[in-house]
Amino acid sequence: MRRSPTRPLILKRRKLPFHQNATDSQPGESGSKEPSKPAATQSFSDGIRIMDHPSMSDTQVVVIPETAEVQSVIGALTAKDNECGAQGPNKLILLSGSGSDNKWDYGPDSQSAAEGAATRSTEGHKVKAETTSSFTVNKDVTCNPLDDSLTDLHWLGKMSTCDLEPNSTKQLSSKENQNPLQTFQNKFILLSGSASVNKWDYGFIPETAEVQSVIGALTAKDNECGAQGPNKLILLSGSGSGNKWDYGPDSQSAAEGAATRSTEGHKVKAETTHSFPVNKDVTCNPLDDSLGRMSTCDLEPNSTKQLSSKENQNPLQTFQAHNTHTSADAPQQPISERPPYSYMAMIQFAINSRKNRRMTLKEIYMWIEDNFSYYRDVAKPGWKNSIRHNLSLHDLFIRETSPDGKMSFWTIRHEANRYLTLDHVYKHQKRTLPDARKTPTSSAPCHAFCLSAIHFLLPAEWEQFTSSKESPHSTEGDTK
Amino acid sequence: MRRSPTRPLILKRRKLPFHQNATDSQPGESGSKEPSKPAATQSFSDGIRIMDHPSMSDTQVVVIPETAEVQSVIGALTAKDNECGAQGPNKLILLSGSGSDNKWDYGPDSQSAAEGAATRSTEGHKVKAETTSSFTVNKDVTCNPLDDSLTDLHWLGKMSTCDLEPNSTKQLSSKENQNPLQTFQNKFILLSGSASVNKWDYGFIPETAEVQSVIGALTAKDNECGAQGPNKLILLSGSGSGNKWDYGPDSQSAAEGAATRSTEGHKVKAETTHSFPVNKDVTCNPLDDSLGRMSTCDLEPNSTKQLSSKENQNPLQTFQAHNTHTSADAPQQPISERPPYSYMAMIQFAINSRKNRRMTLKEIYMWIEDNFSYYRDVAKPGWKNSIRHNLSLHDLFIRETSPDGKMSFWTIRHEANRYLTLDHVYKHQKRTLPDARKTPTSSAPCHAFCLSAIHFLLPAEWEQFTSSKESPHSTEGDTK
DNA sequence: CGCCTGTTTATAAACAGTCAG
DNA sequence: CACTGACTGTTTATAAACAGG
Ligand SMILES: [Mg+2]
Ligand SMILES: [Mg+2]
Repeated sequence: MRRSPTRPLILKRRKLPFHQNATDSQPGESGSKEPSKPAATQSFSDGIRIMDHPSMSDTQVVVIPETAEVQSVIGALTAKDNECGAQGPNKLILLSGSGSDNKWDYGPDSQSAAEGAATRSTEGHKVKAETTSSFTVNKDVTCNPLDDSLTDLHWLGKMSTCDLEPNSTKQLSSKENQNPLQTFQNKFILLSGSASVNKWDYGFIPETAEVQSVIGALTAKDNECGAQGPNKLILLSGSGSGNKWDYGPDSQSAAEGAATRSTEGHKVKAETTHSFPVNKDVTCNPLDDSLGRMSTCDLEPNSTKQLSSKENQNPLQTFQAHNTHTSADAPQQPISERPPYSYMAMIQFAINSRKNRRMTLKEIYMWIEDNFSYYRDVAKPGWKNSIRHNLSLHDLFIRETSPDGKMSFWTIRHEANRYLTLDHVYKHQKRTLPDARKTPTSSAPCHAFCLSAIHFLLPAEWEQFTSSKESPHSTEGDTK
Repeated sequence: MRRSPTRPLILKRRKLPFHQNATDSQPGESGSKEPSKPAATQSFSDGIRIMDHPSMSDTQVVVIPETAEVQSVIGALTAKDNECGAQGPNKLILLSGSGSDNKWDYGPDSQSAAEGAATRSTEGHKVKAETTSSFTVNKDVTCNPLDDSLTDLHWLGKMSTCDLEPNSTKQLSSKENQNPLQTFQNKFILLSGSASVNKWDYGFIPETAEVQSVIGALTAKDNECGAQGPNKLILLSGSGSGNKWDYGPDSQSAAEGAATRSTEGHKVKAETTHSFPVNKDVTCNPLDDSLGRMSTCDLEPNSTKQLSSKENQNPLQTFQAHNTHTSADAPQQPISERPPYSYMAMIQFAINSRKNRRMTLKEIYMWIEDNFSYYRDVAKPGWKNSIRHNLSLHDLFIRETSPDGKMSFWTIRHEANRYLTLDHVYKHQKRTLPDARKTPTSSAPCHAFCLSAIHFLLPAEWEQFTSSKESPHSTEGDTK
């Protein structure tokens, strides 16, 4: 609550302020139109294809190969928008993957209840709710180069130091501590689309989003991003008309019958995710010198109560109450600062580091302590309580019992597993950091990777996206 | 955390200390046996029937009518146990309801992966995991009669005052505050069965439970309970091999394919719940005079921070820090003490009080404030945050949007709704409280009602169980 | 009895979107 | 019309109660 860098940086949500300029520049009745082409498939540049939905009327599917550039997507959507013009509503589903070999069929089962919604709007054709294409970009921060410590995980600590509120004893009144993050978060710029398009980073295009808005968002993002090294734009689909994400394509097949009273309440699988190159460009104020600052403002030196339940004492850590004049005196600690990952993400890192994708609780503890010294050295023992809480709470994590019934392992629901490991993150991080500065020239495509997307990439996409080579972190599946 | 009567009393879990005496008294190879009777249906007293499971081999279903007495259940199970004797494993599913008209079919879909488990045990026949029959009894506390204030909800406050830790400034080190509850909780005695039978109040008989244990638990409970007024024993089924409850029979139909590696991970619906009369008897130390004590130990009078986010101030309430010598000086407040219901339960009360079973957030707030003055007068504004949190968190609650898209309502997932209203609770409470004292003579059946069971009763059973008359609390479904 | 594992509830907070003033 | 703040909704973090082994 009042302690620690509450939420991992990477999961902070925010909006980009670019909405208007792009969204309004293409009012939708300007360019060339070849109005009637009701054939099965239209092809666009970069292999983008638009075809009729196999079962839903008034709906088409935009298949976007992984190699497509943002401009091509913009082009295809623009053309489609022009074609449809003002002929009333039409729905588009953005599909990702390598096109035809993406076998996650969004068949006629899970969205049969969502039709009636598009009738009420006449101001354009809609992007179907199921394809909440949030596009997330990992900006290459132009902080003074993080020198040599890139080969291990120290950058994690350094990167996540921006929300430690160097100003002294917390008066964070739930409003004051948002701006200070702004600049640092460029490290993980989260493009959410135009004002009406999206919700936030994970990606969510509501049912009412217009194609123009999507086009505008993509255009703005493309312009905004320069040519600074590789970047990758990830279009994510997620929860449909609801605003919640569900991890994995199931758990809704039994919900049809209840849809009579409303079109709400059915969740849509993350079947339409997409990632493709885009330009980028950031100028984050350099990380200056206050990096060594620890996140120790939560140790409440000597309170009146000292509850004893064993998971409530801090490990070492007695250097907490000398603040009120800190903020730059940087007592370079062994950098073990809180990593920017949620517990859920870390548990996935841990479990997926094993070949057999299962781990005991104790092993999860150990993996996390081994890979993030923060939890070994700094964190209060309550973090283990939180790990257990997360394991229980999220249906993503399933407990299995060994055949002899003696041991129990934690696994990840197979349909929901994106096989994320720390190496993926790390690899992309290394790939992103080393090179150039700025010069927003908007030309060469670049690739970014947004950690916020980790829960929502499909296995196939993960393979494509992370097919570089083997992961050195992947330890052996030794069952203790 | 360190504040408030943390968990509602009613949800406290504890075990009864009666295991051995009953469980050991029937070692399972004593009585008369008519070993072979493989016919389709066996009938026992009180209409209890035992029949073969339609699809699962080596499995039988015990159908228990609502009117059955515990003794009859014990008799049937004992006979069954004797019949099967030492012939190795056999599985019993306890089914509740009025027998045939309980249409919640536990068909061959959801438990197909649970067979292999019973093979490893040879020490008797098993009670199938799906029928976690927890039996819960609401003891009629023999506190000095609660005089005249029974006609409204004041008893709620009075009953729930036992965990307010009258001893001064909290040194509850996660161990100290369990015993003081013991006596008060007799108000909601939660019989969980023998040591090996159960898990806790909600009811959970693990797959490894033996029939003898169930018999023992029932026998002990029957003996323990005297003839004190109406009581009702509720057999609940719940989560199968997992230990989690899921609200409503669905959301697992897609989990079959993953069962190859283990038999875990599938949840079993609460299809087999049962309630039937049982004897009872309690002698709770009278509620004496310290009832007026408020639960205000959490107000932290004047801390260093006063975070401003609007939901963080207390309403009135300045009478908190005069403790350290309280515990009996009872400054009779307007009794608005924290009701013993979880947020989830209260939200269900609220929503189900409407005919159309839907409410806006604001209406939920209002309903709760109207029915529990604690939340209007005492609770910190953060309770509204908690309400929202619960609405979002639990899949039980579904948000719907009105046809015009202007308003959004919260509803309860139909398959999961047990249609609980505060009247049900209240009615049963009134029925339980008024009459006699003790005299544990163990004769006449009585009826108890366990509030812990509220999430796990099926609609049909709720109707039977609560079919007395209309509920005065059921306000009109005026959509604001 | 104390530790470890697991489930559930409570509470605070961050932050997004919407809407009314 | 832009800004602001209240309200609504989703998600994460943390502490705790309590059960069983
Ligand atoms: Mg889980
Ligand atoms: Mg919900």
